[in-house]
Amino acid sequence: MSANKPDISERALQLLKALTERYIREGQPVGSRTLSRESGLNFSPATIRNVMADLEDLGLIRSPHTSAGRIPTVQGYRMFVDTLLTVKPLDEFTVDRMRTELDTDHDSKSLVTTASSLLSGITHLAGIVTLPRREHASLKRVEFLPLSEHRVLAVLVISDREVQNRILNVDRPYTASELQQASNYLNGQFAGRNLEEVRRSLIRDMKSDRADMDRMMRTAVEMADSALNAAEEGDDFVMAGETNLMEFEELCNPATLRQLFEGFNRKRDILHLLDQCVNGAGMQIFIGEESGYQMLDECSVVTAPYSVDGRVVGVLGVIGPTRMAYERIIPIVDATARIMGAALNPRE
Amino acid sequence: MSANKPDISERALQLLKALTERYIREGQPVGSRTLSRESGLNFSPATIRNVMADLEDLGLIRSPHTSAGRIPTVQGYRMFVDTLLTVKPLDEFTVDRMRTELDTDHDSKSLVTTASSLLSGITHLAGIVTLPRREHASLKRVEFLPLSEHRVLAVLVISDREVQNRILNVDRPYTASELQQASNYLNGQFAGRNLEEVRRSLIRDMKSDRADMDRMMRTAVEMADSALNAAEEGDDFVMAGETNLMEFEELCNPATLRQLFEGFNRKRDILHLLDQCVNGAGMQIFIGEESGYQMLDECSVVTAPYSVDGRVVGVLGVIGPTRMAYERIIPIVDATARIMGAALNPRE
DNA sequence: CGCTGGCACTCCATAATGGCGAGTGCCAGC
DNA sequence: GCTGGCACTCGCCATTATGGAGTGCCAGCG
Repeated sequence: MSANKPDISERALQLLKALTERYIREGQPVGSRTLSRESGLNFSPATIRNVMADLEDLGLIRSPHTSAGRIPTVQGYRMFVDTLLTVKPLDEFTVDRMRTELDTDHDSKSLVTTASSLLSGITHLAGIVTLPRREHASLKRVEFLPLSEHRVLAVLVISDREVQNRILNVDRPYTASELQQASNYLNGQFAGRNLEEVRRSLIRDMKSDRADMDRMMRTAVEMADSALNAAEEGDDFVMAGETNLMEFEELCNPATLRQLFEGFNRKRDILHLLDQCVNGAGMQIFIGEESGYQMLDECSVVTAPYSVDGRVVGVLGVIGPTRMAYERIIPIVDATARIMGAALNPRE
Repeated sequence: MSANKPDISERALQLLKALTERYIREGQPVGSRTLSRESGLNFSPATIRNVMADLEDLGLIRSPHTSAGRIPTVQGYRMFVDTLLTVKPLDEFTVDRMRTELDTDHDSKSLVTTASSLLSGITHLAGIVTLPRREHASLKRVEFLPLSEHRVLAVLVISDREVQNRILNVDRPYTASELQQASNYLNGQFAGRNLEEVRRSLIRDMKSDRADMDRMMRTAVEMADSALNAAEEGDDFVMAGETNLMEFEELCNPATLRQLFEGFNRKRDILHLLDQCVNGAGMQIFIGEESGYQMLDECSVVTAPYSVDGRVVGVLGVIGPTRMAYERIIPIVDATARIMGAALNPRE
């Protein structure tokens, strides 16, 4: 909000940092005595108490009740994350492990699943990864196969690891050679161009009543259009390790758990949240209520977009309790996003 | 175990029935006074107490502690389900709803997903449906498309709603016409035969060193073999409505929930259990520990196989607390299995 | 002989109680 | 401006009391 940074002393920030770290580690409200021992600064508990009172006035920490220690508020975590955090560099071993797991021959669905499990496995939180957007992927080829009187199979070849099927309902039977002609025409026109471009061209073609379009071409265009528009596979993101969240005292009560898991199943809210991260610049962190979804009130979400050819195509991240080890989690999410992007890039 | 049916009086069975029904409805241990009011039989609480003592000796009911009412044991539920249960006929409205939802144009994966949601939606429990086995499905056609130097796409057409892709890694480039020849050969040989037969034939062909097999045929056979053997999609069953289980008092504690959900994610145990039901004759019910999996100690599982052409191809069912409304759940699972089978059968 | 009412007993649940222990706020003194 | 001291506040925990529900057993009745 306002630039209240000058109002707050260096010492107070040090204490906020120490307090937050301790609370993240132990999960118990932190008292002045503890902090006096652990802060590094050499002050008596009484002094610490004065500073803590200031921090409380600023809304950075609060006590769950009179005469318990203090815990960070959302604003406290925010300040901690934004200005006090010293991220741990990620050890090479883990990076290697991720790279090998993600770099082995995958279609994008299984890549996403693996990434999600990796994230949850390494962080012990819940991992989420959106499926990569396809609009900018290029279409290598289209093939049509007759299935039955009123059905045609469209095969969209996007890369040598990525193929999609669409079953089209058509109004009359088509012969194999008709379909062959259609796909030849389309491949000639569109092969190598990206899906979004193709879609736009198709719409243009369908609107224009060009004289030079024979019946076959028209058929081809219409088929391609319905093939491209056929709904993408339903799940827009993949989640793993939800059960990890049950390990945390603060989330582990029936009411919270239920709210959380029902939200996960609904998918809608999570999807909304993730969508916001596609556009945001780089890594994004939502702490507690910041996300704006009640189900995530006690959680933090750390996300990073991943890109192919410098273009953001998806988002991945983790969900955990607000009291998560940000300094460890952040580099993991960051690295995963980079490796994910690399794994999606065409080889050779 | 033993035929202790004769040892137990008609009256005792009536009481067991009334007690179980009441307990399923209310979730509280049932006392003699309540039962005397509700059993229908006109006996004083004292008499009821005597009978209850007998039932307890037989291991059919137990009291959670001295001076609480009684609740059914697993054996009690078993007897209830096997011999005392009066199933409620399913209302036509629900059946219609299921039929319309399942009968609309689906590939088998989405059919399974829908069935699972339906089950969980109607029962308010967790629904599970295995993917239908394919061995006996017939192969309509195979097509190969070159993708890149070392990759070939195999398209297996199983029906006009069911198509599968396999990406094959091959050791040398193949031309489109080579692949065309291969698929022509295979289609001539195998089209219309079922997958298991095809697989067996292929193995036979590969072993025999028949003189009349030219290089092309050999290639075709090898490709088809690897296409058929490529791992089926990972998930062998689809689950829905897990969160419904959080509604139940008796399951809704962190430890139990965690065990349960981790088990669901692991999939292995559930899969094992469901496999047993494929062979079992018709509907099967596992009550509490009967399933043999600790995670399900407090749950019951009601399953029914579903079939195509009189051949069992999958299993579906629900998981809920032991204290579930069997008389309502059983016909639902049963009906779903029948409708599922119908929906999978080829139309027209 | 089987059913019943009566009675003592057991045990859970709930609330009330009081003593820690941890931590605070404030103040006076250095 | 920092510190020690002190009174105070609360949550936590174990203890205790109370009420209610339900049982087991027994003696009596039809």
